[in-house]
Amino acid sequence: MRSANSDDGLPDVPQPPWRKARRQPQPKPQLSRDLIVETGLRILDAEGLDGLSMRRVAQELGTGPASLYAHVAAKEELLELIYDRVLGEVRLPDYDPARWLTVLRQCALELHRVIVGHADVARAALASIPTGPNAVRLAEFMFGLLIDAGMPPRDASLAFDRIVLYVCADAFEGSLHYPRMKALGNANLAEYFRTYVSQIEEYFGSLPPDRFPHLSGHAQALVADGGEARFRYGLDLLFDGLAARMPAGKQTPGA
Amino acid sequence: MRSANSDDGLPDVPQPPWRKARRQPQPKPQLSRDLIVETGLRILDAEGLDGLSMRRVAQELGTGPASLYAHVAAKEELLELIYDRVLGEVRLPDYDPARWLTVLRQCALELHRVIVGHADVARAALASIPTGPNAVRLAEFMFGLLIDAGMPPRDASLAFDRIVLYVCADAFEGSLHYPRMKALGNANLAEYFRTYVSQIEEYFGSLPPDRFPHLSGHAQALVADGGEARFRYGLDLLFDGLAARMPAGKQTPGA
DNA sequence: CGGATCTACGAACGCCGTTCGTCAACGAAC
DNA sequence: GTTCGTTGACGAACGGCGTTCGTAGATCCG
Repeated sequence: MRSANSDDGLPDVPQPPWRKARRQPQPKPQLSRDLIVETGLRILDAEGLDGLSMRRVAQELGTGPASLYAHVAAKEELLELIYDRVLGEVRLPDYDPARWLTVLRQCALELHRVIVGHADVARAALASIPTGPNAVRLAEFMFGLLIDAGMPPRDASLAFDRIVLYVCADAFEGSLHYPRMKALGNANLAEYFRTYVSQIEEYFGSLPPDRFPHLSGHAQALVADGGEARFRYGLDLLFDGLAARMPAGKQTPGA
Repeated sequence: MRSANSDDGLPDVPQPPWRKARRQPQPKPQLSRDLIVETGLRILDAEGLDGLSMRRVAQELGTGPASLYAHVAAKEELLELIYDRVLGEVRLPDYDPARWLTVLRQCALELHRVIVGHADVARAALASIPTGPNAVRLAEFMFGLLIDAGMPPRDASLAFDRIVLYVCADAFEGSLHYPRMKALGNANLAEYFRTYVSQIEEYFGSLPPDRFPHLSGHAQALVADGGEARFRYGLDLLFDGLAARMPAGKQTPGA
C-alpha cells in the first residue's frame, strides 16, 4: 500500500491543490458545552421549540448528532442549560429589604421580560427545578429579600415559589401563540392578533344567549385586554395578597 | 411465474375455507370520534403524555394510525378533545353570587382536583384556548359568577383568566414529577418524594453560605411544604387580592 | 513508546406524526 | 339492477426525531 494516494504522513507526490485540506485547521471552533448551549439558544430564538432538535444543533455546528452527547447527557439537559443561560440575562435591582415589595415586583417583571424575550424557553422554565448558577443567584436574591423583610422562611419559600411559577406560566401561555400564528399564515404579531382576537370575540358572541348569557353578552370584554395587561393584573393580585401577609407590613399594596 | 401461489386477482384454485371471512362482522365496535377520545384518555392516564401517540391509540383499537385521521385532524386536536372530555368531570357547586368568593374558590379547587386526577392532561389545558362544550360551560359559570357579584366585565374576564391559568400551571408543574419519578426508578410517589426532596434539601444546604446565606441556611424551609400546600397558598394570595377588588366587598378574604 | 482516556462521528435502531393511494361498503340516481 | 360518487378503513411509506454503538483519531500520562 505504498501508493501515491497513501493517507499517512509521507505522501510521495504532492496533494492535488483542490483537495488540500481535509480538515479545516481553525474554522470549526471545537465542540464544547458552552458552544452547544449558545447554538441551541440561537436556534430556539430563531425557529422555536419545534425547530430545536439535536440534529439541528449538530448541523449548525457542522457535525452529526452523536457528537453532542459527549458534552450533554440528553436534550432535556440541554434545555435546562439553555434556560440557565437565559437567566443570566436577568439584571437584578438594588437589594433593599425596606422596599421589598417594589424590589420584588421589579424582579418579577424583569424575569418575565427576559423569558418572554426568548419565547419558547418558558417551557423549560416550567419544567425544570432550576439548579444552575444563574437560577440560584436569582433565588437567593428573591428568597433572601422576603426573609430580610421579615417574612418567616416557610412563607418566603412558598411566596417565592408561587411568584416564579406565575411568571413562567404566563410566559409559557404566551409562547403558545407563536406556532399558532405561523400555522395560520400570519406574517406578524399585529396581524395575527387582529384576526385571531376577532375570531374569539365572534365565537363568544355567537353562543346561544339563553344558555351562555354572560359569555355572549360580554364577548368584547373577554378579549379587551392583551397579554401584558393580563400579566400585570395577576401579578398585582399576588402581590396584594403578599403585602397583606408580611408581618411588619411597612409597605402599602399600591407601591 | 404462473403458479398456484400467484398474487394477482384471479387465483386458479378456490380459497381455502378457513380464511373465508377476511373482515370480522361485528367485534370491532366501529371507529368514532368519541371512541378515539376515550381510548386516548385511557392511555394518557395509564402511560402519561409520552406514552400517548397516534400509533398507540390505533394499536389499542386494533387498527393502523391512518384510520384515526378520518375522525381527528391531528394529534393536537385529539389532545384538546381529551381535555374537554376531562372538563366534563368537573362538578359545579350551587350558583350563588352572594357567596361568590366561596363558590369560586370551590370551583378552582374542583378544577384542580379533576386535572390533577388525569395528570398529564394539564399540558393540554395550558396549551389550548378551550372552546369545547364543557369548557364554555365552566367559563360561563365562573365568569358569570364574578359579574353577577358586581365585578365589571373586564375585571371579571381578567380574574377568571388568571385563576384558570394558575390552577392549570400548578397542575402542569406537578405532572412533571411523574416522568422524573419513573426515570429515577422509584416505585411510588411516597418513595420518590422521600429521595427527591432530601436530595434538593441537601443541595441547597451544601451551597457556600457566604454567597448563598439564605438558601443554604433555610434549606429545610425550602422543602417543608408539599404540592397541595403550595397550591393553596398561591390560591389564597389570588383570592385575597380578588376580594379586595370586588366593588361591593361583602365577603371577607378568609371565607 | 505503550496504553488509557476522551472527543468526534457515521451508521443504525426504533420510535414518531402525517400523507398517499387503494379498497370495500353503501346510498342515491338512473 | 346497475352505476357512480362518497366515505371510512388502512397498508405503506416519507421524513424526522432522540439516542446508542462501534470505531477512529487525538491527547495525555507514565
